Amino acid sequence: MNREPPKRQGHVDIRDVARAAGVSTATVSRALSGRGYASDDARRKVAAASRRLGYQPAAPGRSLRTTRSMTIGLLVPDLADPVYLPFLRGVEHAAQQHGYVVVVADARSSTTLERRQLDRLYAQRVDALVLAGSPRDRAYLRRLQRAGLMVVDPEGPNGPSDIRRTTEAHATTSLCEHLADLGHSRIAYVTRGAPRGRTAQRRSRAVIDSCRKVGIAAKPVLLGARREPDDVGDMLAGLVRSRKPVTAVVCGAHSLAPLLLRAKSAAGIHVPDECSFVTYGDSDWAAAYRPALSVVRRDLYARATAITTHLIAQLDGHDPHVTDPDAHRVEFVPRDSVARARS
Amino acid sequence: MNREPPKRQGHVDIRDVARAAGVSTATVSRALSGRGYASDDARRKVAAASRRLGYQPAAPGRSLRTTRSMTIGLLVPDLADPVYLPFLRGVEHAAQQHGYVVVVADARSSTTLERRQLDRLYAQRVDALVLAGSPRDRAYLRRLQRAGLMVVDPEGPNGPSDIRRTTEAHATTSLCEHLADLGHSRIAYVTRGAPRGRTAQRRSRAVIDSCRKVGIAAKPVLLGARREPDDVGDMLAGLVRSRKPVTAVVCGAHSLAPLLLRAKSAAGIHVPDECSFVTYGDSDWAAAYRPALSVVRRDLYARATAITTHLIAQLDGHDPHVTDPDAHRVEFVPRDSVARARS
DNA sequence: TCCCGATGTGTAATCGTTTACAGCATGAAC
DNA sequence: GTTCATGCTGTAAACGATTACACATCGGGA
Repeated sequence: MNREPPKRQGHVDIRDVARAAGVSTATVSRALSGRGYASDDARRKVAAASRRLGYQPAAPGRSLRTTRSMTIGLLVPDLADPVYLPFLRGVEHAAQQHGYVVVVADARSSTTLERRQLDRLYAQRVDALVLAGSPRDRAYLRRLQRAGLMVVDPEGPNGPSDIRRTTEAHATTSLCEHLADLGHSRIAYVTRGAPRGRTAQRRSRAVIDSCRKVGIAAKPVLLGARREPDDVGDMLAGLVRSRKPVTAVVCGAHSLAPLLLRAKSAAGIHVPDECSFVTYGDSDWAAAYRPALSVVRRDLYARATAITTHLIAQLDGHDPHVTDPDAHRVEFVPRDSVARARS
Repeated sequence: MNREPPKRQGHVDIRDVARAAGVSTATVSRALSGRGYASDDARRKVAAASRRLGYQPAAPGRSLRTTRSMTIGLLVPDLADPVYLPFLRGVEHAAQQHGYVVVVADARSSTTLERRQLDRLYAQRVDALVLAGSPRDRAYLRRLQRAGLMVVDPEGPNGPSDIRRTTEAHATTSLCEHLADLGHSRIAYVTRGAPRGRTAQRRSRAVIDSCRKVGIAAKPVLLGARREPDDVGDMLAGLVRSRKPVTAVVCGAHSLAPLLLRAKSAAGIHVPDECSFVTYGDSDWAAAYRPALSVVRRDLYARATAITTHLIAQLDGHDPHVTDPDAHRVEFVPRDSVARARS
């Protein structure tokens, strides 16, 4: 008779509320959700009982019935990189505002792990999956999409914001013009490795193009395995003190900037006198550094909230309210780390 | 007859697999989970069908039956503060390793929001809730605990790591001794406001105590509404250039450091010549800053993984494996931002 | 031969919700 | 006095999984 699954500890369920309020579970559900008929009297009694017992409808049961988990998955390429934090925050806030909850999954820069994480999110039946960056295995993702997973890829070709491409390109142009104006004609564009994600590729291309346009020779530099300031410093020194010296380095990722700055100081390269410096990505530290760093700033937080709000509107079947164009602002912020090139 | 709930799009369920494999759903479940009997033949057929159809057991259904959601909630006091990122990452990694998934909830420094978020996590029936920092409304939390929510409070009195208190106190002592050795006798301990969370209170007390012990006068400074570098700079200048000058400032929170540094430079206070600087919390930027910042570093990532692994062992009913003591390491890292005090 | 344990399988109950449906008042319109 | 719409309620059927139980089947001792 007793085919008991382990009885959940002290969780009050809808039946408890129904009993306490002297109505049926159906009425409780209707009264609390506001859908369907319910007399004022019933509403009052249910509200009272529910509050008194501290009832919260259990998500698993609800999800099972409604096929909506009120859950948004967020796949982050690598949580170790703080760039993703504002994005995560944006998604969380938008979700929060509409009663959704966020499940984060870190792929840790591993394709295998990414797949595992995708499987998990799929198994969770998240209502939608938001990509914080480019996925490593597009094919796998597409399979899950076909299996019913709703995916939002902000970087994708028909993603929520194709504006972005143009705005970041624009900012990059400003940056390059700025450099050209100050007499720079040879610069290094430093990245960790060959650009993988869409953003990185886009950015890399934009730098190359813009530089060509204003007559600057842009030398792409891949750091590869080099992780030590001294090591990187030697390499940078080679560039800066060669016959045809590089007079500015552009850093392709915010998280890379500290390493580059340490490298320069290890090599005794003075910023900005001997070599200017610009980086993609802004932060309090970039502004606090002396000299204050010139940066290309984008508002990832705003971007994330915009995307997520839009997404949720779709999920909830509202009209998908036009996205705020301001959310995609990308701008070049000149500060003190780039100076006139030494001739 | 057709009392249809909205049919889920293209999701393959256990029945589909059972049909494809020519067995019953019970067998599928047994074969996949490995619990209970299943012939090798059945296992093979089920595995094949399952793989071919891309079957992933739906979490809501499973949770409903097993009363385990394989989900860990993480309540973050304020996602805007990057301190919490390593912690989040640690929790996520440990969870990931054991098949759990993490739901993050940001309280955004608001008590109201914190309560709402707690309700949501409770409604999600997370298997456990980990607190990334001190909760604002302990009473509310306790109510949910009584209602069946399992809460892990790393800062709590009988939290997983009381060691921590002593280790951080130890590091703080080193810091103060370091300052005393270099001849400092008056310092400022700067925080955003009156310390709220346990960590902040503990730290504040530790600084005061350690200073007294080595004969340093520690002046607590609350920034309050001051947010502008100039404003803060004036205040700092007042302290540093008074009759009885403060010769070092200790920054109580990593995220506060950039502001303080900008303030100093705005006020023309040279670090470390005119005034030394130390901060709690380490980062690439702190090391890249010139002068490189002396810091008190703690490994929040290791801490989080340790706590979470321990937690999951409990959840899964394993022996809760003793936690790695190294996980709670807190150490003072002297670098270049503190120099001998000007007499 | 008969019984018994071990192994494998299917049927059906169950988890906590939501909701289609039927039933029952009540009151208005004929 | 029928009819009918309207409002409200309860009963019971899902949702997708796990699992207790009953029922095989099989091999080996007695």
